[in-house]
Amino acid sequence: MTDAVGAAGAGRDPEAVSAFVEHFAAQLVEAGMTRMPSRVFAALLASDTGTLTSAELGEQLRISPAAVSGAVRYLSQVHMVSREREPGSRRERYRVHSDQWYEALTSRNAIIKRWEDALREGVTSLGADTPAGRRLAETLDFFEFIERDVAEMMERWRAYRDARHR
Amino acid sequence: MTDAVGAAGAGRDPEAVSAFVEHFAAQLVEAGMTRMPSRVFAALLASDTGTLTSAELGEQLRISPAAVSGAVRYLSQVHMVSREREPGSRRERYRVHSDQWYEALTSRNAIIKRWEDALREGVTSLGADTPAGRRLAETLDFFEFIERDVAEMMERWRAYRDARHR
DNA sequence: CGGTAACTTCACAAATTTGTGAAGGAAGCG
DNA sequence: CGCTTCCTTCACAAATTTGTGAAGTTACCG
Repeated sequence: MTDAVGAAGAGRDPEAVSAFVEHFAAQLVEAGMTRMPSRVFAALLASDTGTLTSAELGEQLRISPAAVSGAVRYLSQVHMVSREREPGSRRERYRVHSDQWYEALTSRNAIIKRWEDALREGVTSLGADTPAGRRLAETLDFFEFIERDVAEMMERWRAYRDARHR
Repeated sequence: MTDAVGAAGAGRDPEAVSAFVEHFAAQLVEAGMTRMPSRVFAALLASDTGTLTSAELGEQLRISPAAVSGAVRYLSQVHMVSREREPGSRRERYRVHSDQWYEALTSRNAIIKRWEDALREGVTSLGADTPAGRRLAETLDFFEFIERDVAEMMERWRAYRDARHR
């Protein structure tokens, strides 16, 4: 009955794990993330320890080591996953740290910062007193507001979670 | 001195407009939006009235009517732009309504809703009492929290803007 | 009620992106 | 100190995505 998968997400029902992984990954893809990073991330999220090695990921997702490498490089660039060297082995472990991944969502505001820069530039070059300039300025306002507020929101979340956890 | 461009974003310095449009569009692209919708959106944002016709967009951005059509279809699907039929003409007007576009950002929570569904499913199928299940449950918590809070944030924004505008 | 202006849809060509196989390092282990 | 194991990087083939020209549709206008 039990199959030979030994590694990765086994021990639990590998089919159920895979179903979740693929379904959740699909949602991430639809939100604009590329496929391999999405799948790798979902697999980590669904793992028991929150960590998997490159080999385990490759086996579970049926992808080449190169694909794992590429996906992980992307994920760690955007801080959704961190890499750990497992001492006494040349295996590398990839971990999804829940907190880290929330912050990553937030850190989309690196992007927002650049939007703001572009908008500021537009306000200046089109003229702050033109209709278009005013529209850009209001949009800029909105982003500046959002930015401040998101930081506060994250604090509220931590407070909420801590209260809940106790 | 004045050039012949007559339409679209002329009247103002067309070069400055174009510079902003392309620069801002590039930022949107980098955030994951496809190129044509990004450019069309930026052009509308930088227009004086906040509206442009299909022909004006095509001329200003140097793209075919088909490309305009495709971009606009996408933008109105995600509610970043609305279409208006200009009475007494077969011209169609596309408008960026500032408020609407803020809401669109927010309405990314249609996406979040689906993430939540996938997570809920995962919690159930992996077992709420397993380590992985617990991780998924916490992530789900986070999104549910965010969702509530974003709504409030938008209200705060409106209040802030109104206070500021007066 | 025909003509024509404006947008849309369709099928395809071009460009970009994705994932693979193979070769190339690090790093533990004997 | 060389061997082996595991991961990464590189160049390329496949697949997907993008934007275009051309034909089609709708609706104003005379």
